[in-house]
Order: sequence, then structure tokens, then C-alpha cells
Amino acid sequence: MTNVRVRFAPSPTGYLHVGGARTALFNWLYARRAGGKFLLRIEDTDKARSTDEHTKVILDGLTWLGLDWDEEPIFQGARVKRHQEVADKLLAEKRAYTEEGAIRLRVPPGEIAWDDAVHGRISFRGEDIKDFVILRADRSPLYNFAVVVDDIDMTISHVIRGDDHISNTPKQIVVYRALNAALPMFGHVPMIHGMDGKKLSKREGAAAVGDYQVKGILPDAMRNFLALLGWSPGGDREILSMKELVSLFSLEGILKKPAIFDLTKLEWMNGQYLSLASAEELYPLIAPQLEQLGVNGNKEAVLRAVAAVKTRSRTTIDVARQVAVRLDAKQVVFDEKAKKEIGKDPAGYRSSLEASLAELRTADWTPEALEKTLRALADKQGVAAGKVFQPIRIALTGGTVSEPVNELLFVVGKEAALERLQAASRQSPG
RNA sequence: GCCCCCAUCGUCUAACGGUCAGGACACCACUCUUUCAAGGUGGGAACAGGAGUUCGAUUCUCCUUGGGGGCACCA
Repeated sequence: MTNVRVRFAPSPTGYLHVGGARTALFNWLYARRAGGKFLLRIEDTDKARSTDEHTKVILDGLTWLGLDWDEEPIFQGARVKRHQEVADKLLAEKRAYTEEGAIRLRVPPGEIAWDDAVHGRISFRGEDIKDFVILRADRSPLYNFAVVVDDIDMTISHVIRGDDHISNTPKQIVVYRALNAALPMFGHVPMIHGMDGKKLSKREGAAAVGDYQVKGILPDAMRNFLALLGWSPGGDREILSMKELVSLFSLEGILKKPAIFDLTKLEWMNGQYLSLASAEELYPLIAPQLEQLGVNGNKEAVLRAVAAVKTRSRTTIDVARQVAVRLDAKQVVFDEKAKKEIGKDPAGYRSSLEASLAELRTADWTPEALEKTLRALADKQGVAAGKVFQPIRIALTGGTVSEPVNELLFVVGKEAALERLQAASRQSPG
């Protein structure tokens, strides 16, 4: 048993920012590593901006990333009575005073320092900090006060949060002191910046984890990528499972400098996870997207197509698009490169397809047999194998990139493939 | 303006006084191949600057510069 209790305390604003998601992940990893509790507190005191729907977005985002929590989430808005009670107590003890109806907490002079888990010792001076309001005239509590009251009541042992809270920490320490409560361990993790070096904004594509879900990123990849932004287990490890992350995580491994969010590397990592995943695992993610594209194929066919294309894909959207092309001729769109290839020699393109068709009609429809058949055809005609393969690839997919053509034929299926080749050999596309 | 934090390839990072400063993404070249956004091989690419401490600093200290964050009766 440990008494490690960490919390993630987002304010529900309608989306889970990647920075917040990473903070949640670090808290979660720390809790799980230590065998402690991971708790949630929703900072919903700003009623104008917070709704149940907004809270749900946060919870869904965490769930998507594979993060679970241990007790029912606490809602800060439901605790105002408690905040008022504590503020009144401080007032009675003369640690706070009234000013224009509001209650203001005294900040005594002297050093206010703590040993930060990621930065080491950080020190402020009480003289630099003004007495601050903890309860408004309408008796609603303020953030820096409410968080501490809640953290104390929840017996939070470690407060791991973004760097932007460093300058809130001395104020919060003043509250802990006024309440005679022991300080938790504070750890301030650096921010995540966009490619411009500034705070990550929606302008650079996506800033919320839900956006990446929509973009076709796998949760495992997202989690792996996020974990490595501002944290390192040391050494060269890159692809790390949830289990490995838990066993390797430590506060000491958190870097001090802000990290820049590199979408390209996220997509690369996603590609790695796509290659690793089985078609069966990917199926539930691909099927809805196919439906959206208006493609219906039986599961067997979809699985075969997924297996064929996932290695060459970076997102599940890529996968779905390519699967769609293989299952439904209507999804075939000729891209620029393909048109250019055909344009070089339209007659040759068609005659090559006709020759292949003649052989394929009677061929055994297995990848091995198909390759033999087509290579034999190329030999017979005295041309490079590519002359035979490439027109088929273009006719079948509308593009110049795919898995090996024999596998492609197999995935599309005999009947459909022959139809498409037949059609392509008769007319050159747009 | 005041307070605080930070500083290794373009980006993510390794290094915890002695390394030809390593890996990954991206990029380039070559290679494999029937194409590639796949595989393989190789290449260019960094210790912000200046003082110290030390036999020896990327590593420790200080300064400068640069970047970031915060200075609410927001969270």
C-alpha cells in the first residue's frame, strides 16, 4: 500500500487539449507505477463555460487514451460551501481580512520555496506577492484557494501539472501554510508548443485529442507519442507499450524545457502501430469509416484489404480510403501521376491490360499463381515485368502506389478485378 | 516594468566531468523491388556566447543573450 494520490484537474471548456492530456497521462503513469490512486476533479466553477457535455468530452478523451480513474470525479462547483467555511475560518483567525465585501488572504513576507519534482528548488519572495482574494463579495471562491482546499480534503500527495502553474504555486503554498497543512510534492511539467515555438493553438491543425482521433490516430500511438514529449526513459527506446510506460515512468525523467509538437513524427509513430496491429484489431475502427464512404464489403474481404494496405498507411483514414478503393470500383479516382502514366502511351496501356486480361481469366486466383502468370506473360512479350504490373495497378487503384500487384489482384477479387480491367482497357479515363 | 522557468542536430531526445557528442522523425543519396508513403545501407545536420571551478567541461557556478510562462474579485 502507498499513500500516493494524484489528481488531474481540468476545467471543462469543451475539449481536452493535448497538453492537458499529457498532464493527465503523466499523473496516471505516476499513480499506476506507485500503485496509488489516480483521481479526477472537474474545475467547473465557471458556470458560463462549463457544461455536462464539456465534462463528458474530457472523460471520453481520457478513456480513449486508455486512462482510467479510481474514485468518482469530484466537482469543484459542488464544494463551494466547504470553500466558504474554510475562508470564514481564516477570516476568524485573522489570517485573512475583508475588503469591499471580499475576503483577502494575507501573504506574509519571507521566502516561499518548494522542492519541485522536475525543476528542483524554486523560490519566490512573499514581498513580491500581493494579498489575494479567496472569496468574492458574492461568496464565490477563487481558483488558487479552492484548489488547495480541495487538494487537502482529497489528501492529494502529488500535484503534477503544467509549467504555467509555477507562479500560482507560491500563492497556494500560502494557503497550505495558513491552513497548517503539509505541502504535497509539486512537479511542474513544461508546456507543449506548436511548430512556431508558441503555445500550441488550434491554428496548427488540431489541439484537442479528439481531433487526432478524428484524424485517424490510434490511441496507443497518441499515448506513446505524448509520453515521449517532455519525458524520456533514458536510452533509445521509442515504441513503448502501456505496460512499459508504467514500469519505466519516473518524475526524474521529465524534461525541464518545453517540447514542440511534431505532427509528422506522430503520424510516423501511428504508422508503426498500424503495422503492428492486426487487421482484426483495426476492423472496428475501419468499418465505420467505410460505411461513411458508402462502401459495404463483407468482413472477410475488408480484413484482407486492411492487411494488405496497413503497412503503407499512416492513419486509419488512409487505411479506410485504400480499403474502399479495393472493395468498390466507384471509389477509384485517378490521381495526377496515374493520368500522366496513362497519357504517355494510352494505346500501350490498353493493349497491355487486354493481354493481361486474357491470361488472368483462366488463372488460379492466389497471390503466388497470379505472380507466376503475370511474370510469364512479361517473359513471353519480352518486356520488363513493370510494363505488365503497372497498368494493372493503375487500372485497379487509380494510383501508382499499392501493395505488390499480385496481392492487389487477390484482394480485389477475381470477378471485380476482371471487370475493372475490362472497363479500363476499353476507355482511357478522364 | 516586476517575478519565475528554460537553453544539445530543423524537431523529439541520449549523455548524469574524460564519447569521433549516440538514437529517432524529417531531409538527401544509394540499394532492393513491379510501385511506394514499405524494407535495407549510407550521408549532411547540434553542445547559444563569455567568464570562472577543474588536469579536463555539453555536463558544476556566475554573467550575457535568446525563448517561454505568470503578474485578476479567470481557471
